[in-house]
Amino acid sequence: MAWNLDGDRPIYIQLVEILQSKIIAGEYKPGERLPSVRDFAAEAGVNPNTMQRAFANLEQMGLIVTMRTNGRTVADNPGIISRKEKELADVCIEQFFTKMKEIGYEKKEALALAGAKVDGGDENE
Amino acid sequence: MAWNLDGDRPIYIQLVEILQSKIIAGEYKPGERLPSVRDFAAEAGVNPNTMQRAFANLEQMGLIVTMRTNGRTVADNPGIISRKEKELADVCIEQFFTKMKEIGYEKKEALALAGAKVDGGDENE
DNA sequence: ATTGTTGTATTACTTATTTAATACAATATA
DNA sequence: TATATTGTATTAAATAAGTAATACAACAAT
Repeated sequence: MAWNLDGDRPIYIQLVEILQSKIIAGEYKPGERLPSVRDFAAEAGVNPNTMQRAFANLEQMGLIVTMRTNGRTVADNPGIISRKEKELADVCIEQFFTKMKEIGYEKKEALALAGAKVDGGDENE
Repeated sequence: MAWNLDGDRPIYIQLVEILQSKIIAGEYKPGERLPSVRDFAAEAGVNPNTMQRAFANLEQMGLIVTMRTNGRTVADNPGIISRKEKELADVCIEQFFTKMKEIGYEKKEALALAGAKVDGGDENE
């Protein structure tokens, strides 16, 4: 696994992003047990506490579940994953509109501008 | 002027946002001279260095121009303002697509989701 | 030339964030 | 029951970020 961590941003944030992507992408399936904090930390070359912090974030998101002394699993309800996916997207969209509004564009204009980037480029990206 | 600063985020960031909005909105016209760092700082109730930092950001964006010992003006080319506006929007849009892709949505899907938020709500916001 | 006003640089202080070391607690498992 | 493995809590150290105090430099205005 490529733990491609850069020094620009907090490690635990990067870990959250990486793990989140893997879970959403299905690399770790719903219900599947995850390696232990220590193992994962060793593999990624980070302090166990840092990995723990990342896991805590993912758990708070509802993507993974903790079984006290028996490790963690990906949330076993497939629905929760896609629900989380939508939720994250929602936040993302709201932030987009908020920022665009600050710059001076209303939602419709923001959409139009974003749309122009798709029509002009490769349509399936 | 309402310098509505909250304690949640860095002051200089908030100053940048406020000033940026005012410039883009035309409250400060292209070419118009701005109050001095010290005056602005006093008015906003912040340290001059903090205001200076905000100005430095705006200058780096190209929105304002410095005349060493003679104060600052809004960039006097009206085009540069709207160009900057578009540039900021561009960055915003790219970030949006990037984040949505991380979550698992391609551009088209991202657009569709964002669009749903407009059609469903008030169309002119 | 002198003075006042401008932006700027330097430095230090404070605060928040991030990371790490270590010890603890619970339980599966042998 | 003993042990190893799990997640967790506590604490401290290190680092980074933000703010402020102060001194400096350049030039316009008088």
